[in-house]
Amino acid sequence: MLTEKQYKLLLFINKTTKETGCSPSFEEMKNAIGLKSKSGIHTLINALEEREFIRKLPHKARALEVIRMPKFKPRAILEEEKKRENALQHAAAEIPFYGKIAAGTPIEAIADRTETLSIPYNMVARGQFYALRIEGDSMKDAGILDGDTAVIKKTDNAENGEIVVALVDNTEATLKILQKKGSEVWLVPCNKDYETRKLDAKRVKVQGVLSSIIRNYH
Amino acid sequence: MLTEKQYKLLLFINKTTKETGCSPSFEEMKNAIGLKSKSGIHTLINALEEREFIRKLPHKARALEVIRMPKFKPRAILEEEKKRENALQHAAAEIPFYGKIAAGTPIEAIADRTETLSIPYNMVARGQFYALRIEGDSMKDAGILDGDTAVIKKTDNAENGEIVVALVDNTEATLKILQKKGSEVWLVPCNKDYETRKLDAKRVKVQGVLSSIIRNYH
DNA sequence: TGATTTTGTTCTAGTTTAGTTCTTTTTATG
DNA sequence: CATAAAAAGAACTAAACTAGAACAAAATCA
Repeated sequence: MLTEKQYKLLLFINKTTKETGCSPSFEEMKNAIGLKSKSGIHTLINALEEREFIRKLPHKARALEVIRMPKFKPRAILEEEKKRENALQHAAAEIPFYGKIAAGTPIEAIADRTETLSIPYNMVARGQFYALRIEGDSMKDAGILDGDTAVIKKTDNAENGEIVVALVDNTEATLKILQKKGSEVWLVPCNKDYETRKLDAKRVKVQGVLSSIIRNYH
Repeated sequence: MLTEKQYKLLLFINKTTKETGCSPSFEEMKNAIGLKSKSGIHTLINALEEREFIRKLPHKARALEVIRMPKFKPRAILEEEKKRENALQHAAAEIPFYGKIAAGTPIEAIADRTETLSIPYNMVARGQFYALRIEGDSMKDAGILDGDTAVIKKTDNAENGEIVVALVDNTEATLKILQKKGSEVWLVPCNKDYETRKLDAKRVKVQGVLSSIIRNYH
């Protein structure tokens, strides 16, 4: 009946005309289908017209009309839908996005934010997680850069050498390497321009350990 | 179907005829649509007549008739569809995992591997993607460490300054910053212990640009 | 009826947007 | 490796939109 591209285009035309009342332009269709040239749309449109799924006024702009919709989907579309449904099955886990981590705000204070981040299940394993945006470059040498997203596993105890979210004096949250030294806790940065902070253990609460780093380049 | 202006005008004609029982004048339509001249309305009316949305008596005043209106989807259905799309947004996409990137193997050579990595849809946007494991520390100062997973967008051209997967002499694949200099291509590492490689452009093929970095701590 | 106003039509003209056609390149396939 | 189909790209043509003015037909009303 229809090829995959023809079907996709027909779907798009039908959707936009019913939503907006206007036909899409060749440019818009081109982008929707993922082609880089309008001429491809032209042949698709001709094919759809020949098969009497749409009608059009030649040489007129935005003058398409959907006559009917196919009863069957092309095989390629069916397969894609299956894949997507599959993807929904092991869909990404949604974890709360608590905001930026920087000197200043404890995490609980911003814990009521509703934003979430979706990450793959296999990345979060078991346990409770949340996400933070990294601000500053104090962990630069550990490959953790300003703007990165940190996935944190909620826990209140951590081993020496782990990268943790540490809350100091209930007011200031920071991401550093943890080193317990007797009654002291050292928060070690990964940037020679910053100094290790040596604090009384009572002043420091661990709020989680670093589980993953995600960075997007546009 | 219709262009935006045609549709707006049709809506206005339909509304006022139903409310007042008589069609609007060109002057009224002109003001409603926001034009400064009646002639525009005239052409719009002709277009609507040609597309069989209205009928008119020529040279008669206020003698328009709406024959039909474009069909719409009920709002409830639109909302339902949006929800579904949203859900798919958050679903994980499966992309092929091509193996390690290090001196030696071109990507095609290991392209038949069946392993996949699932990452959130919103991370891959459009286009084709694949994943590579980083080996070595030549990009250390860009926060890309040994063992990281790189999500790569397939493309064969990239801009200066982008981090790309470059295939040299069809034998060696590497992740570096791209700098085109006339007939040369420079592959710039992000580690002062490594040197920039300056190669004849013919020897270098771009196989993708870096889209995301994912790092997991045990 | 004739004068006046309202309304619709036509033309010109410039700018922007959109559709068509043709050639070349890429991709898939036997 | 040849072939055909699909896609990209560029060049071209036409339509859409905007505006202004002049004009003609219809509607209104004294």
